[in-house]
Amino acid sequence: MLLTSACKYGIQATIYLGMQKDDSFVSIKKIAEEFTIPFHFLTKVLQLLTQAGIVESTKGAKGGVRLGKDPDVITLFDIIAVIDGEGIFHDCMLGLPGCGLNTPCPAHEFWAPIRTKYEKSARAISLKDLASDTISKNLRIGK
Amino acid sequence: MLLTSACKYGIQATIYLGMQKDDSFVSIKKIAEEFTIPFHFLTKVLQLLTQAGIVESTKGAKGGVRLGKDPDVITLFDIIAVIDGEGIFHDCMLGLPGCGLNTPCPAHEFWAPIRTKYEKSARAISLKDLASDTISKNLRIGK
DNA sequence: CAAATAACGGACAATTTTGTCTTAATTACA
DNA sequence: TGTAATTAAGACAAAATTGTCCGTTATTTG
Repeated sequence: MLLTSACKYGIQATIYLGMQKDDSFVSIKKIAEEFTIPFHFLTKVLQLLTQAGIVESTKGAKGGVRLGKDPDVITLFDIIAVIDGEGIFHDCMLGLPGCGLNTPCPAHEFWAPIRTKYEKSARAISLKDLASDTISKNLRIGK
Repeated sequence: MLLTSACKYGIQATIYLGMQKDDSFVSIKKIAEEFTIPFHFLTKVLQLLTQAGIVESTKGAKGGVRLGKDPDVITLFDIIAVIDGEGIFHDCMLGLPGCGLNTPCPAHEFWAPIRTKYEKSARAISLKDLASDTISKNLRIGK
């Protein structure tokens, strides 16, 4: 599996936040219901993103979460890196430590270009891209 | 994580088998020691590959495993598909069922080309490619 | 100020993956 | 023929991931 469930949930949630018209807070419960994500689990995922500054939150009535930065400057790479770590973008396919140009594993030539394409694309696509596409093309994020 | 540990072990082991000069059987214990893979765990991974015909095995003294087909016709795709399933090559990045050209998710445009490149490359590279590279370039598979 | 709302944080349970151990079945060979 | 070697198979344990529950803290509103 490329991404953990936690990471998939995080991406869904942040795209949804990027789609909001104003900057008011959305409750996590609302997001969880929208995409049928276990509420308390989503809470923990969003806490990670909050700690990283990608998401802002306030407690209490009318509280909730919203993006902590301009959706233009939040990339898919950022979200994945916070939740799953950067490993998927850098690690050896066979898990060998130190695998690289100097001491490659047998799969290095195969995997390195794909991994690089993946990282570059993920760094190039912003939440704004994803969110505006979702609105303009009426895409579904969940369900 | 792209591949499970089971799958990484399976790839290491089959490359090693592809590197053997003759077609005699290699004991699983030998392979496990070579790459520091938990023996009984590797046993189960190789059983999967044996059931799929990618590997052949015999019990008893002088028993062990060897490739069940010409290394030319075994691809990296085959090995990954047997152990981890084909999901990684086909599934939606966000895990949405039915995501595709008709009803794409927001990440589809991003992920589909990478996934396709990954699948095509994996189908194009054989165990012979990997094994002969490992020999000629003196690459390491493990440790 | 009180009550309702909602994120935070910790404990705990379920599930999946990974790893270990034991026994059975099969084969080679002395 | 019997002993050692080796895969097969199942039970079980450990660890990681996923999911649930509950009490605390903070905020809005009446």
